[in-house]
Amino acid sequence: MMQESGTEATSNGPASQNRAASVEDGARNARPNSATSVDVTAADLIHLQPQQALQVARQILLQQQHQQQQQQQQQQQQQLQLQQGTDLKSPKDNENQPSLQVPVSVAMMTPQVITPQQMQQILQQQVLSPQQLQVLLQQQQALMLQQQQLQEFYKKQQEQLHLQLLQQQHAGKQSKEQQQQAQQLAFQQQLMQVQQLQQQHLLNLQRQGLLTIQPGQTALPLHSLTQGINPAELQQLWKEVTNLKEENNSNGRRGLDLSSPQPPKKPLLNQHASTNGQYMSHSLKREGSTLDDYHHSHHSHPLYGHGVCKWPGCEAVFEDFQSFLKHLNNEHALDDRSTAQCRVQMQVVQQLELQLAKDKERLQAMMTHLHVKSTEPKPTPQPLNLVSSVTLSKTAPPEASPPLSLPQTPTTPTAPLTPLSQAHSVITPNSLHHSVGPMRRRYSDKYNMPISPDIVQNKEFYMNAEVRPPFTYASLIRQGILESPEKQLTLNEIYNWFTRMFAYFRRNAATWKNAVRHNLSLHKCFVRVENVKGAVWTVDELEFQKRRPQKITGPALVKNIQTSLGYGPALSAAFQASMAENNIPLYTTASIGSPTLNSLANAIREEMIGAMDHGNSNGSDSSPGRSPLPAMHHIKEEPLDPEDHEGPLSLVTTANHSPDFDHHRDYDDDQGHDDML
DNA sequence: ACCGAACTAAACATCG
DNA sequence: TCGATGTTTAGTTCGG
Repeated sequence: MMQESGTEATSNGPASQNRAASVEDGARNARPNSATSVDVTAADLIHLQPQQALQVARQILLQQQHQQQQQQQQQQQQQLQLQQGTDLKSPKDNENQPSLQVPVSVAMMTPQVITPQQMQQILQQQVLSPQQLQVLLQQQQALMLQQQQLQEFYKKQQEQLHLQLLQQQHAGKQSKEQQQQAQQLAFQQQLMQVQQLQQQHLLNLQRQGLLTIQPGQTALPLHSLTQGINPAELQQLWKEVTNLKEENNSNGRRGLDLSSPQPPKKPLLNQHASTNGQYMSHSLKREGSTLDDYHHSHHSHPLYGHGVCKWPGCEAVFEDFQSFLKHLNNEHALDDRSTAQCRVQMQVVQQLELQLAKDKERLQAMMTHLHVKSTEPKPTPQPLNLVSSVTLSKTAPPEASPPLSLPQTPTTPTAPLTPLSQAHSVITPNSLHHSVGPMRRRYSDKYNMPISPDIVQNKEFYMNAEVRPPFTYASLIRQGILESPEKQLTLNEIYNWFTRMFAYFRRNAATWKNAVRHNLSLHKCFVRVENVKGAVWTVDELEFQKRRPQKITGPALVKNIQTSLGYGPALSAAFQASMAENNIPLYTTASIGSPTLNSLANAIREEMIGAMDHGNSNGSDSSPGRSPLPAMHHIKEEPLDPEDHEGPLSLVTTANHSPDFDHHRDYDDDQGHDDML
């Protein structure tokens, strides 16, 4: 009777309202609470898009560079001043330092702004594929290094400045005011320059669509820089600054930090490039002599999208690919500037990667701490994007994983995947563990994405972690049925599948089993087929797809697609691929309206529509009666595992997917009789 | 605020 | 009679 005897579920007895309550509390870890917390987190995480994080990182990098540049100039000016007039620094001059330092220090700090939450968001936004994550990691490291270097440099600068000031002080005091003014002017110039450069870069970023302007962040530094300078001064200074800037630009390295100690890791990057095709590879393309080849072979160049040159800061428009190539070779030839830009790009990514790694670690630690026994962090990360049906295959006999996401196109909305799921799917299994907490029941059901991939990929996670799967019952049931060799299961088998696949369902049997039955009866997509041995349940895919028809209108669709990214890895992968093809860098905030995205959406839409039509054709939506099922004689004998013996397995089975799936049966046992009601 | 979808609970029916 | 299986209804929650 009660498999769950062990657990609190025991309370199943003759259900009574009380029972329900108790079950909820005990068994489910106060689901409401946990669920809530999780939700919040997930929701929060969503705010920042990966792209945004990248943007931020990029911005930061630029700031660092500017900073460096500024520092260099500062040094120069200091020297100049020293040379020009022995007079200079008066005690009060020191006061200026702070003002100068402020911006600098601010800039220095910025890097940390990205961290935890944003990175987590990135993590959660399953948009990132393993490869991408790798790339990010590497780049993050590079960025970190650079940051350190900058800091050192900054320190040195400060020291020097200090020394100079001290010397000057001793040198003698003269017209303090004049000195002050001179000093101020000098500093202001520097500030202006920095500011201008920042603005310029920001503009560039904006042009590229890389930056969505985050008032808070950009505005702040800029603002602080401008403070204290009156318009008149600005005007005048501007010119000077401009000149300076140009000089710098001509020098190339100045702003771009070619001297960066971190030589580009071509090998690594190339690796990625090879792995991930075009994504991220653009930064290298330049350096590779194979550029042209690349172009020709793949007409879609990462640096060329929708008639626009995607080179950072460049927005040239071209009619055809050839002209673009020319432009690329001419304007973005292998020179210091281009190289520097490449490095910048790489560093940005590396920085992000580093950050990502850190946060991942943290997350893992957190998860480990919270889940401990049950979910041991599995050291072996799996490529989620692969949609490894392999995993599942173990469970399900031959056919194993059903047509993963394929059939069920996103169009149909039934399977709600919560944000959490997103996280899971995209991130490595490890990370999955992290996302603990019972998910909200149906977060975004709307976008009924194929859950299969998610389930498959995170199978282990769900199997071991008592986390409520972010899918609707209907989706889960469907999945279970589709996974079966004959695409049909008896109710009990469905139960077994649930308990086997999800640790979460090893509790509160009464509740979820009731829900399962309810769903089976309620949804037309589940067809009951009389079998010799009884009745089995099958899935009417068309009906399933029909559920919650979505409008395929442009924006909505796009939105869905975007959302879907988080959901089905398969789709996600496809989407990413599309992005790559369309040369849509992930970090380009895909504003729904953007042409690029739309084009992409169209691409995907076609696929989706295909499926949709499928469903629509059916057109018997309204038919109240259940589908015509009965007759099917597929009669599947139900060779299935009749095991129901009970066996209170510890939920905590650390064992990741042990090679033998049969073990899972243990769970089956439980359910076998469970306590339903 | 409203609506639809999903979830939960539970009553009730049927069958072996 | 009992438990499993199905069906149905009602209330709640949540997101659009």
